[in-house]
Amino acid sequence: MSDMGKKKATIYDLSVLSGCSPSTVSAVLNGSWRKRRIKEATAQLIQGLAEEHQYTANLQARGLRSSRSGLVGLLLPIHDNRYFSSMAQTFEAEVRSRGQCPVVVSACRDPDEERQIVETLISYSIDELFIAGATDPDGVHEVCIKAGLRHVNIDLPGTRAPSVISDNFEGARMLTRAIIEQAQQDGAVPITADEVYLFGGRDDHASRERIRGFRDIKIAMLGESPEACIQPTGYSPAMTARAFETFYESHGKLPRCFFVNSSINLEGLMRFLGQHPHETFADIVVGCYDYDPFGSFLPFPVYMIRQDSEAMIAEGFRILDSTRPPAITHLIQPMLVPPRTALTGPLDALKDID
Amino acid sequence: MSDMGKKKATIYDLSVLSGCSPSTVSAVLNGSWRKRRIKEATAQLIQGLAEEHQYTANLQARGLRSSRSGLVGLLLPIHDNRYFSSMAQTFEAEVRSRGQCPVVVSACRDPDEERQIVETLISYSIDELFIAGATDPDGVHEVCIKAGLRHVNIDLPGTRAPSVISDNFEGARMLTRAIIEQAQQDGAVPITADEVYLFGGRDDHASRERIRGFRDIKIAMLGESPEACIQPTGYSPAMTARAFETFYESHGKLPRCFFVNSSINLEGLMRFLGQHPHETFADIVVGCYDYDPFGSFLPFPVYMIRQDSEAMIAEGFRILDSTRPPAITHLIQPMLVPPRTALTGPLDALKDID
DNA sequence: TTGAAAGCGCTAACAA
DNA sequence: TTGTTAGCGCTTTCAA
Repeated sequence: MSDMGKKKATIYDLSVLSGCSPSTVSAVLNGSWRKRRIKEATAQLIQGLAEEHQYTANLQARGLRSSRSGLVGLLLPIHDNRYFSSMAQTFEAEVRSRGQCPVVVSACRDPDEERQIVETLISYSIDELFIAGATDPDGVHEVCIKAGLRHVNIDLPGTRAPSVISDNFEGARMLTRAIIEQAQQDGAVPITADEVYLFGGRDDHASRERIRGFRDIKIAMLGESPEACIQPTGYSPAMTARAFETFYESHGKLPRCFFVNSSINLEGLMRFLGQHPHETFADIVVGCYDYDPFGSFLPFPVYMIRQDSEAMIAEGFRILDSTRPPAITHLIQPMLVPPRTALTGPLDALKDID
Repeated sequence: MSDMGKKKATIYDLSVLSGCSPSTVSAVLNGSWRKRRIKEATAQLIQGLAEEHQYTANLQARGLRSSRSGLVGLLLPIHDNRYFSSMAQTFEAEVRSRGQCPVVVSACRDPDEERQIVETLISYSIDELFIAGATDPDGVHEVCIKAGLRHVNIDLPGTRAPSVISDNFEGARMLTRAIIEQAQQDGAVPITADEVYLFGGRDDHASRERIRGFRDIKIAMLGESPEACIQPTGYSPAMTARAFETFYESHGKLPRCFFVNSSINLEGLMRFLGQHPHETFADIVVGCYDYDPFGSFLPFPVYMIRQDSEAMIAEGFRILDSTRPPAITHLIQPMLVPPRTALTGPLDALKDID
């Protein structure tokens, strides 16, 4: 029943079987036969044989010859995070719908790794690259340019290639306003500027913009913001947990109200929480820049920002489809998600009978 | 400064530059030169030139010639889930450490899609395939066999290829025991068999085993379990939410204690929660088969099962490295995670300065 | 409307 | 210790 032993059929096999030349077979099987003006009958003959012999193209051979591959890359900081994994999900669907094959890789925010991984992808002749949240977008850009690879930055902008990012400033403003208002309405005592903090992020474009938005609203609502209220802990949960711990040790409590720079940093808060009794944070108000379906239901109010990764990916493709796109930055509006909100995700589009 | 225009150097370019033959250059540059007994000096000469001219191998050409590719596939149901995305993270690190290139794809639990995606990967001559949580592992197996592709099932077993899965029965027993004990100690009134439910999953091996474990412990602790207590809603959050809604409508509350078959189903619970006031579930106890760092901190006790995907991936490689591995199933022990526990993940291994 | 032929860049016998 | 040679399977002029 199975053709286990036999090697895969090639266009030469079909050429012999059909009595046509390899080039005709090739044209029929790669879809270019209409424009090569091959007779319908010939095409059908060959397609029939291909079916019968379970022909599938050798994509490495095709790619070698045409110096393309049908592969489209997405470079992420990490897989293990709802923001990036939902981006991967969206990306994959879009690439598939274009008849190409997605390759999603992560570089753990290491600039060397980023470049090296992209060079590997280039060795496979990938056709296009989405660079999402790269620590060093311009370094990656260099590598791409050298290889003539079309690419676009997502999430973190570069200066040399087109970029699509969230409107981090506006998102941070929405988020900051929401948490301060919530804290104001919750508390018995009015909240003051030294009770509103920001944790997480580092010296990248997104963090800077978010900090700017945070400051902007905080000053407008509560007056001058003490420098100590901004704690850029990087993106690691461990460091973030330590920052909360330090704060807690010196103040005996957490800030009444704080902005967490990403869901990765929010995981740092979880690590802190795990070490302390429930009552320790009975009345905190948290804002998190990123959306996570479970993060929205923690035992205290968590406002979240959901970034529109569908729109970012779509815009990325639009840019790559255009000829000679300028190296400008496109802003995509994110959305404020109130506490206890379960949004639907990219998977909800599926036919899901059970 | 940049070589923008120039095309990439090939072994022929280096052959001319070095005065050696292409095959010598090839051997030096692909690492097989020691066993081809090429002079150290020759090797160094060529390596120097390669460096200087920024040579990188064309992996499609290499793959075409050697009918391999250096690509290793991981087929997932979805990306957008902490269990699978952390598996992807682990997989990627392991593949990289072996000098190969990971390709992680998702097939949305659609058996046709699963087969078709694998055929595409085969067209790229991938070297090995990890099939994780496939709806139809044996269908995928057929495709692999036909192409002579080494493969292993992860998470959901097949009958024809080696498989590595969680001990779902034992995991379910731990989880069921934990939530019943918790409910017993919380409640004023002793809990009875008709107050302990299971939601989610469908007719796959993992679900069956989990249901078996659930029943086993439930019967041992509380006596005979009414059939209505098992609600296999499939894996979609939407369907799961509907099941909770239906239950709630007819009982005016949620079960005091329930087992949720996966974190995807737990998302269904979030959707339900979002529609109802906090008080509705002041005293429920939940068990979720899967670990999610935020799921562990919801406003009611959530016991979770963390599956050891690192061990599963490692075992998968061990199997693929062995010759003619038998089609047996390897069980990996999962771990019970009490409420409010933040575990470290695959990323914590990184050097994370900021 | 189709075929012949030249390679894409690399590897691996086999010779030397 | 190194070179020669024949492809891997496909695309793509150019000619018929």
